[in-house]
Amino acid sequence: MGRTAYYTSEQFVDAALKIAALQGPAAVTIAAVAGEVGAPVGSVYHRYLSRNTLLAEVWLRVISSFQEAFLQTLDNGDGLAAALHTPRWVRLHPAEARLLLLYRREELADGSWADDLKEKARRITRDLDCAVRNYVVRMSGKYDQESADRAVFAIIDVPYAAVIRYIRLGRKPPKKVDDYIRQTYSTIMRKEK
Amino acid sequence: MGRTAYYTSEQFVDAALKIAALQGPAAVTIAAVAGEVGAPVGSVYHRYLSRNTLLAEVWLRVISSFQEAFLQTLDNGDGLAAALHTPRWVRLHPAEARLLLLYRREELADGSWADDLKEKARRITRDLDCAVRNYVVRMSGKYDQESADRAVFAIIDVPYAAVIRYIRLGRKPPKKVDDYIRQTYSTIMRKEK
DNA sequence: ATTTTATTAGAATATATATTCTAATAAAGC
DNA sequence: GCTTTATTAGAATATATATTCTAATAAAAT
Repeated sequence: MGRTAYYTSEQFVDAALKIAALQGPAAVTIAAVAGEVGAPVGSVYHRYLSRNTLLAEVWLRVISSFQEAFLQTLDNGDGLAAALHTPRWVRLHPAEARLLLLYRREELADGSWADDLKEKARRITRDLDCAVRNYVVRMSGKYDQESADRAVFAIIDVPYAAVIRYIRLGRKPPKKVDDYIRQTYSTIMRKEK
Repeated sequence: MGRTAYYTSEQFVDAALKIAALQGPAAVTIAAVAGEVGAPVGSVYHRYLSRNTLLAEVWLRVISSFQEAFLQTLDNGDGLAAALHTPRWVRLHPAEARLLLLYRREELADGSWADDLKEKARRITRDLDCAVRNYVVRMSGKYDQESADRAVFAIIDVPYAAVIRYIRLGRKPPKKVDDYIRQTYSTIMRKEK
């Protein structure tokens, strides 16, 4: 019952994502989002409690998109493949990659998150920690901080470093970044044994 | 002639740097800067044309501090020492490091820079490019893009990656990040020859 | 057909903060 | 001592944008 909707929540998230990726988080005003969709600002607030909530939703969607395939690969026990997931995902999703890797989460959506969003964010962090832990245990038979730190460096930090320069330039990372990541991975993870 | 000054330009830059490093760029309001110094807002504007100009000055000071020692080391021809400059500088200057590595330049001070500041920024970029170029030529006898990209990855991008995690946690990077950087450096730069 | 209500519609409001403006001060030079 | 002017002082203004509010709509349920 009630009037049928012209605009969906998803449209507003799409619009916010597009604006944020193209022009940065500061350009994501409610008026801009509404304008992009062709809706009145009231309709944005009808779907979302606040700008912050909308942007939190954007961030959660993007990081989930990244993390899903990443965790799957890592859970298969293939650390190198997981490391190479970053450049692959960045090439496949250039707009999302800009958003996720160029800006801090706090620049997109600040501290005041609703409880359900906070919980989703916590789960994302937890899932990542957990996957890394499992991977390390599977690798070396036991868990220690030193091995975990090496793995995080080789599988997360280095791929990020290899890719961020090209994101800043607005280009897709060339094939050679995969080589850098591979070489670094085998050097760093070799010390493991 | 004229009344003698109670407050110096430097005090305002110091205050802005402190607030930005501690609470992020958004917390650097003119009122906050003035309050930190104990001055009226008018005195801030007496020294600086705008908030943006003040923050540009902050950014230039911090990046110059980083880059001076970095370039000196690289000009000596020691790439590994240059790569290790990043963790060392971060340990010595935690507040400056937060500011420089945690936030994008555009988040601190947006596009509308005065000509003299723009020129200073351009010089910083140019000096870095130039030093990398010289280093590559000295290494391999000639210059090619591939060698330059490898050097940038090993000397700039990887040290950044190794250190940023600890900056986010508000901790000093432990000694082992130096090991990661060393190992990566020798792997990546070995392919050079 | 009437009622109900989710939704559209966009004008009005609230708020934060950069910037401007006017006046008062105080040191230096004469 | 008087004049000049760089500087302090902080109140007033401008602006951008998030948020709220009131009214109009339209589809579904009865």
